[in-house]
Amino acid sequence: MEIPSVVIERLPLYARALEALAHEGREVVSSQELGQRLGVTPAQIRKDLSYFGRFGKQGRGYNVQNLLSALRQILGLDRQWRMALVGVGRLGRAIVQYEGFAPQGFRIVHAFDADPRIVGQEVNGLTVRDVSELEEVLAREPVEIGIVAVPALVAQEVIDRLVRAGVRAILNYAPITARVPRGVQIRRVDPVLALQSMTYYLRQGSNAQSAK
Amino acid sequence: MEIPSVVIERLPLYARALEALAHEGREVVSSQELGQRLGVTPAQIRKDLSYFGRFGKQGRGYNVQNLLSALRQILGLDRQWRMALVGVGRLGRAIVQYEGFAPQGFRIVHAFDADPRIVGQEVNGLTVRDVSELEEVLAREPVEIGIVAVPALVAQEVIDRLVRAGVRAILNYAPITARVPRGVQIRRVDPVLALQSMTYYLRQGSNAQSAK
DNA sequence: TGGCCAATGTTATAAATTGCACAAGCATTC
DNA sequence: GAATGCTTGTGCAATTTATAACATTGGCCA
Repeated sequence: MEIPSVVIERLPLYARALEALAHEGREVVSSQELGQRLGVTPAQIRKDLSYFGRFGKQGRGYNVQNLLSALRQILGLDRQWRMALVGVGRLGRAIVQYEGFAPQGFRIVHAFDADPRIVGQEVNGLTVRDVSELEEVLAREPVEIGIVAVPALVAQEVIDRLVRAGVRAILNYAPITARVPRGVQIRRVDPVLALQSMTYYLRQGSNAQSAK
Repeated sequence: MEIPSVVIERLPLYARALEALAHEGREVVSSQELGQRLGVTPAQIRKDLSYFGRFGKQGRGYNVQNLLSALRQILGLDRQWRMALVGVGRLGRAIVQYEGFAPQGFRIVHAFDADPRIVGQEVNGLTVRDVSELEEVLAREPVEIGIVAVPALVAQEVIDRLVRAGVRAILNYAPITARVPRGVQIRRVDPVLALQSMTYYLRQGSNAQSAK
């Protein structure tokens, strides 16, 4: 069965909320309460989960730990993922130092840059390599995920190279809409786009609400 | 007329592609070509634009400059926007120094933190203030947009305060699903969620494609 | 042990979104 | 100045996504 990508994209949200609940020591949660926390209807949660099986108990709800484990397994979060960063400028450095990846099992194991002044530097225990070595290094020590933090003008090229080197998932921080072959995942991280869609609703006399 | 938020969220993409075209010296572009660049069907582009007026010429396409100006005005990008950052830790510092905001008219004018070791520091020409002064400062020098880069545990509280202080748009870097009143815009910037939805498709034997 | 309550899983319905297809219109060429 | 080719704007159909409703089932309590 083909599961809609909108559904897949909501699952990490559910997982995160369950983590919080587990932290609070909660054993059971209903779709009602989970939905309230996430701003999602209970029906949607039940529908989403039903794509993967039956995790709840009528009259009670979901066991927090059970459902969390199930979601982790579904999403592949029950393992470590290796990542290669390309572009170690200001943004790239911030990405390397971001504390949010490791606790979730995402580890940056390679860092590449084209600037000879940056190549060789040590960043957070990682030695920056020349981007010309990308293919070679990934052949020797493969990664599952690529992170792109290079200038817009070279981003597509870098993405192409990552894909040719076997990377099947890319997190793109560059402000472009990159094209990737079918079967390769790509996600954009772009605060400016987010801002630019919000300003629409802020315009004087906009009157727009979009509580959707 | 109520314009779907999915449409609004695509407009900045169009604007960005048009900027690139303008840079290349292109005068005219068809929905066909624009769509190709963005991985969107030409019909969708035409439909989206038709919510706002008639910008093209049959047989020719769209004048790049004209359409870009129109989109800028629709989105409110033809002015400056002031932003207040809350949370000047590692992530917050990276946000202050991010070079992508200013060229698009987004300027951080206040920075707040709760840590006395950080308060008073100068970051990129901005003096970090104590978060307790948030309301006071925003009353004197208002901003349109708030940026939240605080730990998850206090994020909702900070967001509530920003909203009460009159901020109607929030860019949230904290890993929570925050609730805001109707009429307040909020966008999440969360690389981990992006990663966690990609791993689903990477799982061994997943066979999933999602070219969608 | 039987009945009641609560929340699931699922089917049906509604809403939103996308894509198709084509008439209409502009520009260019002959 | 008519014909041709190309691309827009838009009504309609198809698809996707979300919501509602409800029969079903597990747990609990008397």
